[in-house]
Amino acid sequence: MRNDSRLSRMLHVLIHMDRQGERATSETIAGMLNTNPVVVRRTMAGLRDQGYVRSEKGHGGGWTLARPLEEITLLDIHRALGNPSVFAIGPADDQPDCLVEQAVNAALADALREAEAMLLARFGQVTLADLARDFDRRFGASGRPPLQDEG
Amino acid sequence: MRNDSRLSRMLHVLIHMDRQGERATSETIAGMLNTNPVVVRRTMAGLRDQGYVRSEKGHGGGWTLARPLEEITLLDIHRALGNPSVFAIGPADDQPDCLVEQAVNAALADALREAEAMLLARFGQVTLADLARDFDRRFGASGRPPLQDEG
DNA sequence: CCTTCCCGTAACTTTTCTTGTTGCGTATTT
DNA sequence: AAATACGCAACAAGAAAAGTTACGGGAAGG
Ligand code: FES
Ligand code: FES
Repeated sequence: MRNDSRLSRMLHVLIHMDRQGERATSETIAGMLNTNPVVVRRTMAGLRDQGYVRSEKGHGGGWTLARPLEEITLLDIHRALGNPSVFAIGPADDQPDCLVEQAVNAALADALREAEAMLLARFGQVTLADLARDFDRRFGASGRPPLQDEG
Repeated sequence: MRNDSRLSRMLHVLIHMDRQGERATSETIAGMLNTNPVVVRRTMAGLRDQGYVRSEKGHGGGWTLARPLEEITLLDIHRALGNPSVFAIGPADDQPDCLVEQAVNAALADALREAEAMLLARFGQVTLADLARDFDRRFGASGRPPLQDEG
């Protein structure tokens, strides 16, 4: 089963946008993600609708952050992407007649619900600023000093 | 992204096998799961290799439980199915050069690892016998008395 | 024996979902 | 007016899972 990498990709993009400061076009971003501008617009649409980024049309247009990274959590982005299913495993039938299957579904659903709650709670506690700081740390450790934040 | 329902299906089958006691052919099981005998064999192969079920060839052959439900946990079956990925979300690139992406991956991996550990721990605590008991409870609540276990 | 039943496995087809692509409309800047 | 970008719809391509077909054993029964 294949992974949905949209969350990972959007986080990546947003942090780059913050660090670069400038306007990013869908094409630039697509180049960064090795994908297509239309795919970028499609994915970013959710973030725009939720007010995390703004898009501007026309010459000189592109994407900009609408809020500081400090105010955006991983959970926010997850939600903005439409709350996609977190799990790769699930029931064969959501409303089975078979009572055995119902018992199986109930047990799995319980466990999955609990794990999802924990995961999303954690997502809610991590801001993109946290990730940006971790990037700075890695950047420093890699030899050269960070671009910004050299407080 | 589509769900992998193999775990759910296998649990379903195993409990039915226990409750019915008789040998079940791949064709019977396939009928139960609305699928194909070859798919059943394919999926059950893992369980057989791990010693949870036995298969017998030839006339009168089929599948039988190799161990009592009490000794099989959800985690056992999950593992027997090859430890499939639990999550539908994941990184775009496992070994990215970009340090931002590395930071993103690290954060996500941490959270996912934790959630997976919790989920699998829970899977490890639930036996198929627990599910069978829940089935009995539901069966009782549905009107008629349970087939067995009316202790 | 030899027929029937049943699993084991490989190869192939179908289905389904995601992603990628093209095309055109519209807004904005120069 | 020309150039640049997003918005969106429609379609194509790709990949992964499931389903199917086919054939090769092995075991039981007559
Ligand atoms: S499938 Fe027939 S009862 Fe569970
Ligand atoms: S994509 Fe993150 S550095 Fe180029």
